Amino acid sequence: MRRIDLEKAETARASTMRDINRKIVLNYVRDRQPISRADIARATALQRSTVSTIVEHLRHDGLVEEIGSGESSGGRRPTLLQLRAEGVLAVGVDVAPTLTTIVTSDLNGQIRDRREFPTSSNAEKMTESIIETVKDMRRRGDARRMAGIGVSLPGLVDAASSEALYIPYFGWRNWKIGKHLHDATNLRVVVDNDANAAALAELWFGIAHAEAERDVMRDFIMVIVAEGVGTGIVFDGQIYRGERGAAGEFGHMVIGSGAPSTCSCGNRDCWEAFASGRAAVARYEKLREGKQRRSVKQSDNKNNNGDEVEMSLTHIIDCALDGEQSAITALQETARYLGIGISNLIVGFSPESIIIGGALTRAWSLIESQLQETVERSVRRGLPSSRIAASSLGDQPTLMGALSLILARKFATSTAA
Amino acid sequence: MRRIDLEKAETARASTMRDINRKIVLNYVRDRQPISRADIARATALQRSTVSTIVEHLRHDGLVEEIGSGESSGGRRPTLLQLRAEGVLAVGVDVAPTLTTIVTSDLNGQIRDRREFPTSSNAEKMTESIIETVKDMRRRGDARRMAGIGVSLPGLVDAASSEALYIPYFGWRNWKIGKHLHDATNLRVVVDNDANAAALAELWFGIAHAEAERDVMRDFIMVIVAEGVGTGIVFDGQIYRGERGAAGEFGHMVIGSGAPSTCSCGNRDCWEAFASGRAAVARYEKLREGKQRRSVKQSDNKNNNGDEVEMSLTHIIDCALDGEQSAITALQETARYLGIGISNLIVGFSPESIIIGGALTRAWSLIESQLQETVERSVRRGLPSSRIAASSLGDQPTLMGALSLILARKFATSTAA
DNA sequence: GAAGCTTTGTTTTTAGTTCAAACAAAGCTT
DNA sequence: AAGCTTTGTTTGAACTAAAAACAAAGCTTC
Repeated sequence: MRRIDLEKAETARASTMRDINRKIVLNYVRDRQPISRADIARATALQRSTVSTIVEHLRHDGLVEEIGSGESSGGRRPTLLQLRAEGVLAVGVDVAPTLTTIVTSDLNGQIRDRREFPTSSNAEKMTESIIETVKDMRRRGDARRMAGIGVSLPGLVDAASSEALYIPYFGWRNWKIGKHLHDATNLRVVVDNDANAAALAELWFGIAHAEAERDVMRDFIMVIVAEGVGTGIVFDGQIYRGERGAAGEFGHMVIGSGAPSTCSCGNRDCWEAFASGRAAVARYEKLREGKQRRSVKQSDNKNNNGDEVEMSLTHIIDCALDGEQSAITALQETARYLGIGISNLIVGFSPESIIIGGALTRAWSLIESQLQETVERSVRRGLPSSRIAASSLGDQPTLMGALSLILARKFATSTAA
Repeated sequence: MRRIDLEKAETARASTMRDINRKIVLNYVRDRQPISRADIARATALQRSTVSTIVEHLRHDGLVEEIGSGESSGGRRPTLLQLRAEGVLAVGVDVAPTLTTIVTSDLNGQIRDRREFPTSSNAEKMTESIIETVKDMRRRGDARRMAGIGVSLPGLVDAASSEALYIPYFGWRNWKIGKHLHDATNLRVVVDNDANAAALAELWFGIAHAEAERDVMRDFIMVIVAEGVGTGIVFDGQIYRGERGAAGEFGHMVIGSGAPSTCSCGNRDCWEAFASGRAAVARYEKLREGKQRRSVKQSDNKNNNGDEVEMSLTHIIDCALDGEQSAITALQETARYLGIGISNLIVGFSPESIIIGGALTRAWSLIESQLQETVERSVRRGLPSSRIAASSLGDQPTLMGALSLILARKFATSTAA
C-alpha cells in the first residue's frame, strides 16, 4: 500500500504492460535457468502464447537464448532457456583505501577481466588511472557490449549527480569522478557508496540467489566494517537513499560515550568510534601499551594517507588468527560494540537479516559468537531476532557491488508508479 | 530500481493498466480538487478521451462527482470534479493509555461522529466496549457506506493477523482485537501500532497535503512520545514494517547507559528510558525530591494500571506551561535525549523530516529549541539536516492514523509488482 | 453581434497487448 | 499403432489507451 508520487508517476499504456511482463519473464529466466516457456507460463499465469512472444523479443534483444531441450514429462520435450550472459559486459570500479580494483563481468556477474593498483591519495591521479585502465580494457575487450561503469567509493556519494561529496579516508571533497569517467568513455556511469553498492550486490547476487529454494531477501541491512563503519539499507527489494542520497550513515549513530578512537566525523560517541577497524587498532595498541612493533598514527588530520591504519587492522587480524591473545581481545571487544549497533538496527528495522562485509569479516570465526551473544542480550525479548551473517560475496562484496550498479539495472523495474 | 519479488509479482494485463490509471486519476482529483478532466489530461499526459472514460467509471463507483463549471480561459468552461467524500465512511479506533476514542469520517478525513471512554485495563472489557460503540454508531449512521475499521494501539502489533502481540502499558498479550471486531461487525478491520498509524496519517493527511505547493513527503519518520517512545518509518511513500511487522521499535535502541527510568522492555539504556514520558516523570520526581504532591509509582510490574504515570506527564506539562522551573527542566532534559535519538535517525536515514507526535507535543514551545540544538550539534557536519516538526494533525495524530488505515487503502496502489 | 478562434469534453477509429482456443509437433504409454 | 500428454505456435477476440475528428460552449475582435 503505497502513496503514488504524482510528480513522477507515469500512466500505464500498452508498452507499460509489455515492459512489466518482459521484466518478469526475464527475471524468471535469470532466477530459475534453465527453464522452459511452459514453466514460465505456469509460474506467471501468463498464457503460453504470451510467453512465446515475450521470449521472442528477449531473444531478439540478445538477453535470452535457447540451449536445447529438456526431459519429457510424458509429452513433447521442453525447449530450455537461459540468460545470454555474454550479451552484456559491465565494468566495476572498487576504490578501497589501499587497493583499487577494476573488473569486467558478464550478465551473470562472472568476472572476465581484472586489474588492480594501489589507491593513490591524489584524487586527480586516481581519476587518470581509472580512465586509463578502463580504456585499456575496452580496447582489449568487446567495447560494443559494454553497458556501463559502476563505481563503489568509501564515503559520502551523491548517486544522482555521480559525485563523491566526501571521502573521509583521503579527505577528498566533491570529486566528480562520474562526470570525468563519462566524458572520457561516453559510457553510462553509476557511482555509489560502498555499503549501498555491497547491499545491492547482496540483493542481486547474494545468498538467496545461490540457494534457489529460499525466498529472496528483500529487507536487510548491509554493514561494512573496515576503516570505518558503513551501512546500506535494502527495503522492499530496493536501496534506500534518503534525501540527497545521504542515507545509510548509521555509522554515526550515538551508542554511548568514551569510545577508544575518534570517528571519521570527529566525534567520540559514534558507533564507528566504537566498532570500526580504527577502534580495533586503538584497543590493540592500548592492550600492548608501547610494546607494539609498528607505530600507528592516530588519524585526526584529513588527507593523511593512512595506509598504516588500514594495514594495522589487517595486521591485527593476522595476529589474531595466529592466536595472539591481545589481538583476539581487541577484535572481540570491537565485535561487542559492533553487536550493540547491530541490535539497534534489528530493534528498529526488524530486517530479515544483517549482512556483514568489509575487512573485518576475515576474522569472522573469531567474532561471530561474541556478536551473536551481544545481539541476543540486547534485542528486546519477544521481538523476532534477525539472522546475522557474513557476506556471501567473498572478500570483495564492494567490488561485486560496483558491478551490480550496472547489472541490476538490466533486471530491475523502474521506480515509477 | 527495485528487484521484482517473483513470489508475489503479478503480471500485467489490460485490467492492470486500467487500475493504475484509475488510481492516478483518483489521486489527482484528491490532491488538486476541484480539477477538470482537461487539467488531469494535461498533468498525466493521458488523452482527454481516456480521462473521460476513467472519470465515468469513478463517478459510477461513487468516488468522484461533478460540482459545476469553472472559469473559462478563452474557450468552453471546464467541468470541475471533486472527491465524493460521503461515498465512504471509515471507523477509527484509537486506544491510548487513558482514553479510547472512536470516530467515523468521510473520504476526506472529515470527522462525522465521535465517542470517547476511559480505557480499561481489562482487555475483554475493552473488546466489548469497542464493539458496542461501533455497533451503535452503525445503527445511527449509514451502515452501507462503512468501508472498514482502523485500530491504533500503543504496542507491538502484527498487522497481518490484526492481533496485538504485546501492549506494555497494560501488559496485554495476544489480544485478538481484529478477529473479534470483524466477527462482530463483518467489516474489514485493520490494526496497527500507533506510530505506524500516525505516520500513515501524516503521509496522507499531513502537512504536505495542506500546503498544496510543496511536494508530498515520501521519506520521513514519525516519533510518538507519550508513555513510551514509538517510531513509524515511511519510505518511498510506504510504511516500512519489517519481518513479522515488528519494525519501528527504535524506542529500544541503545543510546547510552544510566537512564533515569526503565524502558517498557526492562532495560535501562534504551532511548525510551531516556526520552519517554516515563523518563520525564522520573526526572521531575528527582528534581522535586519528595516535595511533589502526587506520588508516582515506578512502573516495573506489568499489568499495573499506571494511569497515574500518564497523568503525571500531563501534569508536568501543565506545571511547565504554568512556568514551574523543575517541570520545565525535566521536560527540556528529556528533550535533549529525544534529540540524541532523533540525531541517530537523521544520520542513518537522512529523511526529509522527523515528525513528533504524542502527549509531549503539547509542550512543543518549551522543548523545540532544545531539540533543534541537540540535533544540530550531533548530526555530522556536511550531512543535510532534516526538518523537525510537531505533527500537523492536532493533538490526536494516532486517531487520524486509525482512520488512515482504512482511508489510505482507497487511494494507495497495491504493493504488488 | 457575427465570424473566427480557443478550450473542453465526447465519439469514433486505430493500434498494441494479452487471452482463449484451436492447432501442430513431439514424445510417452499401453 | 492408437491414444494420451506436453510443449510451443497460430489465429482471432477482448480490452485499454491513443489519435483524430467532432460537438459544445465560451471568448475576442472587428
